[in-house]
Amino acid sequence: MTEHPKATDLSEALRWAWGDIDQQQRPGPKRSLSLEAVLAAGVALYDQEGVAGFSLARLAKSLALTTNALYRYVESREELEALVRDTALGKPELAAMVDWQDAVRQWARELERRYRVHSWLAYVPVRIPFTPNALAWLDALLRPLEAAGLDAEARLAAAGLLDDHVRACAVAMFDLEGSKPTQVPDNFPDVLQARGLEAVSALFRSGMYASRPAERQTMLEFGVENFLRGVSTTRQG
Amino acid sequence: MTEHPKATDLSEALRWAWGDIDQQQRPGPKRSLSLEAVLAAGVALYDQEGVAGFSLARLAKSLALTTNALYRYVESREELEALVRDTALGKPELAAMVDWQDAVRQWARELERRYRVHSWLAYVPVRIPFTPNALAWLDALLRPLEAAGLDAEARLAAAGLLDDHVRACAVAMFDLEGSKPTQVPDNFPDVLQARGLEAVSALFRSGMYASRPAERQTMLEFGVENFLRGVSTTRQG
DNA sequence: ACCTGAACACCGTTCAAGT
DNA sequence: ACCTGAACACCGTTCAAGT
Repeated sequence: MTEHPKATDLSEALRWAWGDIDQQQRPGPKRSLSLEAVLAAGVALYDQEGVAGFSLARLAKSLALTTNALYRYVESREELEALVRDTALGKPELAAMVDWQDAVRQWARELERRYRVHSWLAYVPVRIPFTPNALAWLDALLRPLEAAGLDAEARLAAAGLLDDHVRACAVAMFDLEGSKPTQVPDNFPDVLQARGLEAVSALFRSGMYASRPAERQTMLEFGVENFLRGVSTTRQG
Repeated sequence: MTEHPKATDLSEALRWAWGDIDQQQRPGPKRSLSLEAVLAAGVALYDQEGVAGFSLARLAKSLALTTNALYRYVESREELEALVRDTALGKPELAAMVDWQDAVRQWARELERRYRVHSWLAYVPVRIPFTPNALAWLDALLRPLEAAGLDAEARLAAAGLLDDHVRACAVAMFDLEGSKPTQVPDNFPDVLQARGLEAVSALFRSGMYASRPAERQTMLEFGVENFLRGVSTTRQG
């Protein structure tokens, strides 16, 4: 007669993430650190070093541990990264909305804000989510989509679509901020045009590939509003 | 009076990719391999080993070279990967369409087909494209979007949206195919429900997270059709 | 200017101690 | 059962030869 069903088949770290483990009453000698502290340090390291600068060795060093000691807290780098990611993402904190369209707008805007706080989050390869906060975000999106009248299949597709779009907009924004202009030769538009790529040539010529992070906001908005328009339109086929 | 403007500021490998270099007339001793052969071997290695199994060492071995010899062909692993990716992507081969909506549908379907041929392609982190084939795909999408009457800003946003969606659908498809059922405990829906995540709980319970690759097709279709509906609807605000 | 061999500064992971 | 130290099998990259 436990109040919560426990996820017994998961690793210890994942069970902790789901709130199934009381860290106080673990057998054996006390850990020098809590799993929470390890994950917080992981977030901090990612924040400092970006996605390329993260490693178990550096994380261990920042915690005054040896690298292999991390394996007392976590089963693999992969598991640790999933939990660090989930920690950085955090719980969704969304106001209740009467209009499902506003709920979707808020969801997208708020998620994008998280990406701005931890930009490396947008760069880690997408996986199907199995961690608590990631699933809480998915849950928070599925609800308004249900209210919109989408069936289960469509809800899942739409959630994927929106989630990807927010991340992709974040990546585009960061990429454009960080790209040195030297990455592309001055005459690149000419090169493109001579090879028949008129549309991208015009794009480069317009400077839209240059860094204008403020206007990226319109990119996110375009996708969300276009999505909402599409759903609102009653289907014919 | 050259027929093509050359992209002079790019590395040698990139200039080759843009067709600016005649491999025959290079100074110095002859290479034992062509850059083309190196890239083809790179694609083959990715096809065999997936995104995690690729390394310069293995690539070199498959070419009967030492690892460091690769640096005669390419400036870094990053550059090599960009070119291998571009090679696997290939030129878009799309039939001319009178209807811009059909052109977009064809573009998405054909791109998804490429991902199915080289599934690892969907997993490499997204970057702003600068290579010939990647930009040719972008060009092929921008044209129908222009015909749809979207302005430059909206075209770029829409192109990003569609490109991301195709990739995300491919990833979801592959992930669901490959996920062992043991990754999630049997009582996971109960665990989710007990924590208030009713919507995702229902999702897991419905088995929609289980592998049904055939139905993934509907996910891609949902996004594309919803996009088209959204664009077709004249805006009010 | 190609390719090799050796070296460098890293990786993630495992295993046998010590406490 | 925690943590260390040592080792393993890898990484990408650089540099000094040899041809």
